[in-house]
Amino acid sequence: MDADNRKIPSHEVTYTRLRDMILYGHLAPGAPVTIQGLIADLGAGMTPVREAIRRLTAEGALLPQGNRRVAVPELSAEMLDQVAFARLAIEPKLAELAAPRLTPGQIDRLEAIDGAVTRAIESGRLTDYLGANHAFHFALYEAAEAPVLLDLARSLWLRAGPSLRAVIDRYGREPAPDLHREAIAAMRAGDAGALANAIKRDIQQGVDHVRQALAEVS
Amino acid sequence: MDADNRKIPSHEVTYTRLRDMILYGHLAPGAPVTIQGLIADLGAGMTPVREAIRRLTAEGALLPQGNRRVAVPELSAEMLDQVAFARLAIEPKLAELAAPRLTPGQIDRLEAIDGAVTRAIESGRLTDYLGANHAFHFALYEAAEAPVLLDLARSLWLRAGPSLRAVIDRYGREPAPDLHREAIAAMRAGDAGALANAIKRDIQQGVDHVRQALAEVS
DNA sequence: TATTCGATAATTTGATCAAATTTCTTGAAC
DNA sequence: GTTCAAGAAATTTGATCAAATTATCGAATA
Repeated sequence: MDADNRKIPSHEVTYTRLRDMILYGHLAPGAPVTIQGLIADLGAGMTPVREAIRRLTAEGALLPQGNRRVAVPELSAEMLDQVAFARLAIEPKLAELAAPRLTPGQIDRLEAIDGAVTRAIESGRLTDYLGANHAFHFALYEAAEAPVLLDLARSLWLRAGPSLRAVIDRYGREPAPDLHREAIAAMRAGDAGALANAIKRDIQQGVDHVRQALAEVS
Repeated sequence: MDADNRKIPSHEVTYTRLRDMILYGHLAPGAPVTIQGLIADLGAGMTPVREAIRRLTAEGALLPQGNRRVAVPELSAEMLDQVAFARLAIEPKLAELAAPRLTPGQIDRLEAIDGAVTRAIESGRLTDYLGANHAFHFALYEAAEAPVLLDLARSLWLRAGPSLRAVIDRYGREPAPDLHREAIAAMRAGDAGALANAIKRDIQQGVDHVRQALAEVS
């Protein structure tokens, strides 16, 4: 632990921890996020916590409340539609750009990650599933070497994060996401169009699930 | 001045000031942005400056340099293409969403802003032009009531900001942007498709200009 | 219902510590 | 004797923390 602290700055660690809590739906929508609370919970100082909150607020993962507090946003159906629209515009493009740059080794790695996705689903470990699914998509997107689009995708996943909680609470597991396998087949074939299409349908499928779960809650 | 400070927090003021400097190309690409420098230049405290830098870094307007400093990013042609792609995906959609919500009063206001754009072009006041053009687009986009897409658009304009400097240095003025008038006509006609198309071509035109200017510099 | 007071949390400042860059010095090689 | 390079000192800048200030919220009271 101490060895880590010497390399990675405290505000970075704090940011990552808070981000992952949001990204994997560990924080309930509407829950207040206070500086003092995080100082107590994460054992960090005030400045690192402030900066983590500011960064995540700028990325849309936290919402300022007028009175100078921030909270986890409750995604409305309209906002979810906006996230879906943007994801469908950006992420298939990232997949398309990544296609010609993928080495066989990278494809093997992606297949291994997808194996972890499948195993997490079969054993019903939801948090593992969310982590592995995230890893699969971003390992692919990073290969696109398109930092601007990659940042946008990250921001959009963060915005969708809190809503995943509804999915977790409702459904025990997702249905068969064969679309990852389809994507991998397209990678091996070097078919950028087919890869983009598989990713597009994968996103659509995920969004539909969240939309259903949110509709049932209300 | 004091009256303002009682209402708007200092870190917000600092953020806005630094953001506008980037947004209107007042900071040269590659220029280092230091905390100490901003404390001296803006007369703000350390914490507000830190937070402004963090926020803008998270929004992609500033780039971390590995060694714990940040600088104004130098946009490569590839990055510019990514910004253009995302803008063309997001902003016409915002225009389309805004169309049915625009009141006659709002359209009058947009026309007035466009008048300021035209006057700024005719008198050759580049900074005024950039400000008015920004105001025109975002007055329209805000009417869409789509906060997620609006945030994305804001981030994309910030990323394009430093490159505007190249345009400012090269060209004295932009060519006739009749496309704003075309957009206003579409608003009055209530034609969402035509409005989205006009905005799309307006963006395309602006991006082409920046692309040309950057090509000439290198 | 409106108001005041106390508690709690956010904001801001200033000080201190740590890291990185720059400058200066020193020593060796030519 | 000059030049170059390696290393050390000094300066600059970023990171973190603790204290003082200010705003907001909630409860008690009129």
